[in-house]
Amino acid sequence: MRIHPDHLASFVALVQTGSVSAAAKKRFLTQPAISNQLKRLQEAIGMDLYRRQGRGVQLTGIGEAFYIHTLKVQQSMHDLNSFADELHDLQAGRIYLSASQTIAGSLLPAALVSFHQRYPKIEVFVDSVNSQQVFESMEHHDLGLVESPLPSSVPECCTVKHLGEDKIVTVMPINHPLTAYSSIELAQLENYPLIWREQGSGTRDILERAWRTTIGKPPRIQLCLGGVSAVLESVRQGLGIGMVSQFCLPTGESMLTTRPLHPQLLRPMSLLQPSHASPLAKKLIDFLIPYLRSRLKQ
Amino acid sequence: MRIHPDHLASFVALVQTGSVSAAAKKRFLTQPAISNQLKRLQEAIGMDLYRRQGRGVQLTGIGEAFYIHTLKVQQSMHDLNSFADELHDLQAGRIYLSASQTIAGSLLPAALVSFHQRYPKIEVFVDSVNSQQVFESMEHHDLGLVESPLPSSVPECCTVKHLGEDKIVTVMPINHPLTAYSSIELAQLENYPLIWREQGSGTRDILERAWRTTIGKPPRIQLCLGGVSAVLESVRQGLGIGMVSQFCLPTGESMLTTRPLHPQLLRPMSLLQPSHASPLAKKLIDFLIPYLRSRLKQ
DNA sequence: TGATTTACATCATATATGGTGATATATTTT
DNA sequence: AAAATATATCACCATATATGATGTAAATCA
Repeated sequence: MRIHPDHLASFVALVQTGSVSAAAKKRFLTQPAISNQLKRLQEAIGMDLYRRQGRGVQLTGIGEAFYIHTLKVQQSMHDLNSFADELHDLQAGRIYLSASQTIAGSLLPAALVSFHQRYPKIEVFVDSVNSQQVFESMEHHDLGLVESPLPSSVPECCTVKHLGEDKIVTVMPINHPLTAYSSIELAQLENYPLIWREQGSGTRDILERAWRTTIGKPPRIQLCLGGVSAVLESVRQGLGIGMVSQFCLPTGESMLTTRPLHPQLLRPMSLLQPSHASPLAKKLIDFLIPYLRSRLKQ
Repeated sequence: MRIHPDHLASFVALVQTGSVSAAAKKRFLTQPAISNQLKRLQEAIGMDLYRRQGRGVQLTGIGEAFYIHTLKVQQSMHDLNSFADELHDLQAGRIYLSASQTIAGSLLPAALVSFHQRYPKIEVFVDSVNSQQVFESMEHHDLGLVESPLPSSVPECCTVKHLGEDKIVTVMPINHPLTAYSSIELAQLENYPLIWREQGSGTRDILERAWRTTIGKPPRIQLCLGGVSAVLESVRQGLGIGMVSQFCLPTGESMLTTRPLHPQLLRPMSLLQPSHASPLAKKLIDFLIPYLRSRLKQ
């Protein structure tokens, strides 16, 4: 026979009050109910846990030993209920978020640090993937952030919130000759070594297209690196000019500076909310939308 | 609404199998039963823990977070069941034993060490009290050991097992003049300073009575100490001759020696088994009886 | 693309666990 | 000795829950 958790609660009440009737009051049950539960419990473990002793009840040695172990179960059940309350109050839980690399690496960290300070028991797991994968992941994830034109196949179960426009800028060392200009035209870049992102990057995609339109031929790609940080590091080492989202420059960066392109290269930044988003995810969404919009307005 | 522990077990099965039907098989229930339990569980915490995902089921972020806490409850319940099994197999538990000081301090420790080595999860709590209190404690304790004539008022619910006779001997420093004798008569002691136990000690009681019978008058008590070890230490320091149970000399004692009294002063040593003794207590009793009897035969 | 299979949700019904009130029994108090 | 207090037991009843049947959604296969 297996031990029934309810019986344990009655046993704990018995020990803490020292009598069956008092335990019954404590549990809002009648005395026979508690007597019955305790009988079943003792049958289950095949040992007497207490005996009548004058006005109340007295634990046996086995009862005492059993009680110690019982408390641990009660403790963990209590912890679980507390956690359930926190879940219910949206103070704890776990959120899976997927974001395109640029966002995950630039705007998002500061936002999540701020969110985490306010709600320390809410875990946010970020998957940094490319734009296409963000859409695909919406079935499993609670929230997505993309920075590119919406594809034709937006999953029907997602609502899309527009956050603002992201600008692509050039990055160069602070002593670069082109820093003399307040904005850069693509044609000017032809004369300098450039550092490109890898094939499949949304940033590169939009740049290549603009290049063909403006210059009339595809760019000659001599140096191509995977990821934003690799591009920035190469620029620092003087290997060329990079082109990244305006938010990609680390705060406190002293060796690099940015110049906007002319004409501007903009991309819409969007937040994807799947229909199955939990209340907790909505809480993060409600936090992120104003946060990101205010950053994008600058 | 409170979380029902059975629902937790089903949730664990769900997570571990990845599908409701499989969880049902694992728990030996039908699929609708599990579905219903999980529904109730989710109502209780007010959150979705999973959603249908093709062939099976997929945890939400909240479900994952909840699962981690759930495991702790499962673990403690499992531990409790293991402990219950040990109780049932008489491999764990707690026994309260009360013994007169002489026994508790001499014969018993070695016996309990041996018992503990064989059954390390059984706790034995020893109360060292005087003989009268041993009888009184039988209502609460699982087992008693006394070393004195049984009082007229043996509690009716106790069965008494005779273990043997304990002998009272004189204790003196190894260079004491009386060591020349192989046995000592009470009359001989009149000429030496004696060290007596405190009022109420069974040992002192029997000695006083014998003294009155033999010598014809009560002894002059000049030095009176509480407890056996205090008596022995005083004898070591040359303050006089002590009278204690034959088992009271520590093993490896080098400064003291004993001489039997003539005629012998014997006391019956008995084991008291209350009618409410648990199977565990009976196990200890079955261990102690041969152990103590063999010691007393020497 | 439609048919079939597989799995989960829902519903009505049956059952059994367990709570209640009454009563018997044991122990303490007056 | 009687009254009071507390636990155990019993018969009855209510509720929770498991079941089997059915509905629905999704995936595999033709």
